[in-house]
Amino acid sequence: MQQELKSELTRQNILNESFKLFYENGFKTTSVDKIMKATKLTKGAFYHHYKNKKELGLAVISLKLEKRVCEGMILPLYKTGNALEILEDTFVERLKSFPVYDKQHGCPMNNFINEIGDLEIAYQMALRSIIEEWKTALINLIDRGKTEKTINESISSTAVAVYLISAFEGIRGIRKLYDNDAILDEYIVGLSLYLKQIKI
Amino acid sequence: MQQELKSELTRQNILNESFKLFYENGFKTTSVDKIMKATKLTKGAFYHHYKNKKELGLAVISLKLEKRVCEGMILPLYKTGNALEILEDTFVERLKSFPVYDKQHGCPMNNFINEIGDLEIAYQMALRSIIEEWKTALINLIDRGKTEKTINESISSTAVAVYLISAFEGIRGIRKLYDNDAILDEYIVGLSLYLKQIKI
DNA sequence: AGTAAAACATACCGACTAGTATTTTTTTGA
DNA sequence: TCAAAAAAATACTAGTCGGTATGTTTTACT
Repeated sequence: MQQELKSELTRQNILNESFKLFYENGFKTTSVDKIMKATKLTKGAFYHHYKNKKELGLAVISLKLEKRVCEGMILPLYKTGNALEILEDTFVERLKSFPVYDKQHGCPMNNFINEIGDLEIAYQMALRSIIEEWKTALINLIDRGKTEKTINESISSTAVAVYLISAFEGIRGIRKLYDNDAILDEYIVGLSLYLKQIKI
Repeated sequence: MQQELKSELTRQNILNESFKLFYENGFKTTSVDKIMKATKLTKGAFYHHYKNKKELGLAVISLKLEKRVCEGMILPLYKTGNALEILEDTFVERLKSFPVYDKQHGCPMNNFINEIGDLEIAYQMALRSIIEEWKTALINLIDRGKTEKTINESISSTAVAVYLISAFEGIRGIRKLYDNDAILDEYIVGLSLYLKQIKI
C-alpha cells in the first residue's frame, strides 16, 4: 500500500514538473533529462513509470491540461444565474485573474495544440477531446440561455461556442508578444460587443 | 554582379526551405542540418550567409511570414467597396482557399507566436510588428466604414480588429485537431454573426 | 528472516545538435 | 592571366537527445 502511494507520488512529481517545463519551454524541446533533473530523480525512475516521452505527453494532456481547462473555463459555466452574464464573467474573469507568468507563456493547451496538434493522431485526439468538452459546456449554457429567454434563439449555439473559444485561444497566444495588458483589454471590449449581439 | 545574384539565390533557397520546414515541424526542432540538406547545400554555405539560427529565424519572420500575412490578409483590406463586405470576404475567402496542407499545419505566424513568442525579445518584436501592421489595416478599414456610414460609429475599431485577429488565429490552431472543415464552417457562422453586430 | 517484485540509480548507446576552423572552388576586376 | 575575395565544402567539436541494459535499494508478503 505504501508502495502504491510512493509510486503515485512519483508519477505526480514527474507530471507536475513536466507540465511546468512544457509550459515554459515547449514539449519537443523539453528533454526527459531536464524533467528528471527537476524531479530530483533519475532517468531510471522515469522509464519505470512511463513507456516513453509520448506517453508522458499524453498523460500531461489528459491529466493536467484537461483539469486546468475544466476548472478554469468549464466548471464556471455550470453556475446558476443569467447565462449571458456567466459567459462574460467566465471569459473576462479568467483573463483578468492570470498572473504575469501565465500571460507571458500563453495558454498551455493552446501551446500544445499549435506545437504538436499536427504531429500525431494520438495527440490530436487527446487535445480535441478537451476542446469538445469545452465546446459542449458552452453550447449547453447558451441553450439554457435560449430557453430562459435571455439569449437570442435565432443564433447558432455551436457557432458562438466555437467563435468564443477561437478568440480566447487566439488572444492568449498574441498576448505573448506584448509586455502589457493593453491587447487583452481590447480583446475584452471586442468580446463584450460579441456577447451583446446574442442577447435577446 | 553574377556573384551577388548567386548569393541572393542561395539566401532565398535557404529562406524558402527554412520556412517550409519550420511550418511543418516547428522552429526549434528544425535543425540547420535538415535545412541545408533540403537546399542541397552544406553547413558552410549556411554560416557564410547567416550569423546563426536566430538570425535565420528573424529573417524568416520579417521576409516570409510578413509577406504571407500581408498578401493574404492585409492587402485585400485596401480594396474599394463596402468595408463590411471586404472584411467578411477577406476572412472567409482566406479560410476557404487554404489547401489541406495549410489547414493541417495551421497559421505559420501563429505557430511562431505560440512556439517562440515568449522566448526572446527579438522574436517578440518581429512578430508583433506583423500583428500591428494587420491590426492597423483593419482599423483603417473599419474607420472608413464608419465615415461611409456602413459601420456603426459607436463600436471600437481597435476592439473589433483585435477580436477578429484573435478568433482567426485561434481557429487556425484548433483546426489542426480535426480531419475535416466542420469546425471552420462553425467559425465562419460565428464570424458572420459578429460582423452583423458592427453593421449600421 | 527470506524472497520476489517494485522502485529507482548508474552507465552507456548511436544519433543528432549549433557552431567553428579550415580548405577548396568559383567569381571578380585589373 | 592572375591574385584577391566571395561562395561553398569538408571535417570537426563538445554537448544533448531518447532510449536501453543492468545494477542497487526499498517494499511487500509469507
